[in-house]
This record gives sequence, C-alpha cells and structure tokens, in this order.
Amino acid sequence: MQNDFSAIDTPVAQAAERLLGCELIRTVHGSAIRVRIVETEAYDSTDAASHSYHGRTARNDVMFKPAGHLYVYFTYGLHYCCNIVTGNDKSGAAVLIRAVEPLTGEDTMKRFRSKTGLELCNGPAKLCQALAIDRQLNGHNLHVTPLKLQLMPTLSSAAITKTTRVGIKKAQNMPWRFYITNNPYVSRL
DNA sequence: AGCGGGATTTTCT
DNA sequence: GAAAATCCCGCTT
Repeated sequence: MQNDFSAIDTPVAQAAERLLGCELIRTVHGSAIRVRIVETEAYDSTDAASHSYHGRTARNDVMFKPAGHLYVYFTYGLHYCCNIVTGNDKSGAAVLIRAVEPLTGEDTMKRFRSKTGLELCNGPAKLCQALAIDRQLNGHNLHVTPLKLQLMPTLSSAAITKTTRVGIKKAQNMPWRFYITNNPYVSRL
C-alpha cells in the first residue's frame, strides 16, 4: 500500500523527524490545498508538557489511537492546533505540526485566513486556520479525505535542525522540536 | 521594532 | 482559581 503509516508508528521523536518534508492534502469546498510540513514537535506520556502526561481524558482521547490519526485541540480560548498521532504504545503520543509551507491552493488558504506570505501558516494555530482545521477533524483518519497525509522519503539529518520546544513552561530543555534548516516558514528560529 | 495584555476552553490543583 | 503546546493588536520607544 502506498500510503502506509508504519514509518510514523515509532517513538514520537523519530516520527517527528520523519514527518518533516511530508505533505498534507486538504480538500474543502471542492478545492485542494497541498502543503509541506516544515516544523514539528514531539509529545509523549513521559513528558510533563504533554496533554497525555496525566493520563487519558475526554480531550486527549485521540492521542491514544493508532498512528495516522489527527488530534485537534482548542487552546487559549481562541485557537486550534493540530497533531499527528504516532506510535501505538497506547500511552498517548503525538507530533504537533508547528509550521507548513504552501505548495498549491494558496489562494484558497488566503480565504480562510486574511494574511499573505509567511504569515499564512508559520505557526501552529495559523496553519489550522489556513487549512480550515477545527474540532470536526479531531480523530480524523489521515488515510482518507478531506485531509490526507502523504509520507515522503526521510530527509537527511543534515537538513534537519533539532532544538528545544516553543511556548511551554514545563520540560523546556528537552530537544524535541525539529525543523527544516533555513526554511522561511519555520515559526521561530 | 518591541513589549504587554486580552480572548476564552479545558484541565488540573 | 489558574495555567496552558497561541496569536493579534495597540501602545511605547
């Protein structure tokens, strides 16, 4: 099968690296949007900053599903962020998608989000707005429309920058953030 | 250019 | 009751 998710059915940190360079295809209102993942962060149950750290709840339930599902959460009373569930160790693990690069359908993205250029999708809540991702897609299987994940060949480690995560107060020193070196859409250097 | 506050859901102490 | 995996706007330099 061409769209086999076994490559991300691994420990999260490894899956977060492999997801760099992979593409998301969003179909909405008959239009197709294609983007490339350029920045990710890993979260699992051993991590004090992860939603799954304190066990399973109604909100993080999707994190306990098999790899290849989408976990969407609402935060700060205003924004959505989306994650790709990885590893089926049943303890709750997912990769936060922090930034993407538009490939096709940029005009459609601008309709959902009234910004242009780098401001279109260089942050976790920004890309959810540009791709019209909300709670309706929570728990969605990324094998099927209207949102598909297309895995791509693993990038060389030389093309990947590995550093600490953004926007958290706990476990700040863990090197679980990954991005494509020198990509202009990365949310923060 | 840079800082600070507000919006407002879900969860935990 | 408060903090959180954020973003945007308006005020100050």
